[in-house]
Amino acid sequence: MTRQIEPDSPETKRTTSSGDKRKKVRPGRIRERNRERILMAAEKEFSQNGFGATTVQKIADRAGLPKSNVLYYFSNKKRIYYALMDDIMGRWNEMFSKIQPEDDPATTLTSFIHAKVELSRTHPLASRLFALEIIQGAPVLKDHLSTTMREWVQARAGVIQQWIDAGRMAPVDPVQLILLIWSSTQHYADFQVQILAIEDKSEYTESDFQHAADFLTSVILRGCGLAP
Amino acid sequence: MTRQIEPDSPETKRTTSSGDKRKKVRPGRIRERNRERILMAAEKEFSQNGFGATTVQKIADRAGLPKSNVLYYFSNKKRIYYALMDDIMGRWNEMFSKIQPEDDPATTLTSFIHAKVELSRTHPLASRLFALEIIQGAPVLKDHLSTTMREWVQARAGVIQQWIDAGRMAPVDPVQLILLIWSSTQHYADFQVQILAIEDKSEYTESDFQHAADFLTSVILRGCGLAP
DNA sequence: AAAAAACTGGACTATTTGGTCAAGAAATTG
DNA sequence: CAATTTCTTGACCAAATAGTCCAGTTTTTT
Repeated sequence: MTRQIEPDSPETKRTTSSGDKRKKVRPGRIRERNRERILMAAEKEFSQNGFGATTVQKIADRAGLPKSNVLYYFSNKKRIYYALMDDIMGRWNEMFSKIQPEDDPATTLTSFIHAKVELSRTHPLASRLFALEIIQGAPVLKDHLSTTMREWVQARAGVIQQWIDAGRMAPVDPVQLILLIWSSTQHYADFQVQILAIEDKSEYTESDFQHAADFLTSVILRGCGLAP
Repeated sequence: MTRQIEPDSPETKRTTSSGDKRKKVRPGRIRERNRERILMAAEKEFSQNGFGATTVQKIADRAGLPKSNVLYYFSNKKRIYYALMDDIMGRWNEMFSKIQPEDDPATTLTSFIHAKVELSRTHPLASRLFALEIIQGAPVLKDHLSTTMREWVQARAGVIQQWIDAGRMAPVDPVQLILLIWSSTQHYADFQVQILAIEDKSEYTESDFQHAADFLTSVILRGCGLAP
């Protein structure tokens, strides 16, 4: 995984799997366990309050560690945030890997929609954190958006355009289509509270997501001339 | 306009048009001018940083007033926030007023989509502020969501269902359809940075919105069996 | 024009915040 | 087991913050 984020520089080494031979540090397995705890706590706090309103103390409390200890692993609040953003973008990049002109449009779009809904289901906090970052002007991710993510979208849009040119689907703006799928799926994580309130439920079930994915698939596919 | 929000109580009277005869206060036109300034500044700050990370000082600076003066008009930070939420929900409620079973589905959905995109264009800050509030669990608006907005959605969903029953459009889940329109249009305001980055632009033009609205209309209408 | 009310804004405060430091406890290594 | 390195934690601090207070100024009312 490349270090895409991280405007600051040192520290924040992932002690994970990789070859990663640095001079002295072959340190405790404790390191990893604690970093993980901290990141999980931070994801919760940041996604609930945003960067500015989250206090290191609260992260520490949630992680069950003293504040100084948190700041031992991540030298400051921003570093925690960067590490999270890095994780999120990494996970996102791994997904929906390839898409080929030869592929079947209907099948590909269907699995894209389902994968994205699934991501909203399994990682709602990350999704909300991402949304907060973007809404607030993407101070950290701006670069990433206009490089990596832009290319990601353009590549897929190119394939969709080929499908259209080959008459395999209706002529819709490919970039807009990707945005539509992105937004409508993302919504299920970000606006969970609103949806639950409107549908008068207190919790999503797995079948709610299934239902949502099926609905989106049917409307969008039909909308693209890829009939029922 | 009803005071729907405002968990706190006194103060925060709108000195606007209404009959509103209170004993002594028939105060300066200054009051209104300053309140307006403060609210505009607050909308900007809150939508950029969220409630917790916004400081009264920054609101004051942006409004060109000393902090104490801001706190003279709104006795504390929450009150400013409540007032904004109230405005937003009011504006939202006024829109898309009526929808009748006799109406034409295609026409109605089209104008709904266009109106919502237009709202994203003309009030992006309010839209983002709303999104922030929802993502963070709607601490202030939760009540409103499960009452007013819920009824709003249910009423429209009912009409859509009647259209479906009458065979005037494809059988899609009406609530999901409303959510789809909501999310895909809202997106243009909330994720502006992302969209601009991906499309490699630095600013939206009015025709971008037009294009977006047309795209959404065509895909969603077709998706509902309301062919071009 | 005098009285009353609305408004302005500087000074102040109690609390909270991110971050440092240093001293010691645990673990790892030679 | 001694030396070295990693880890833990309470004490501390400077800066920032929401909100108060109040003395004075301007505007409105009578």
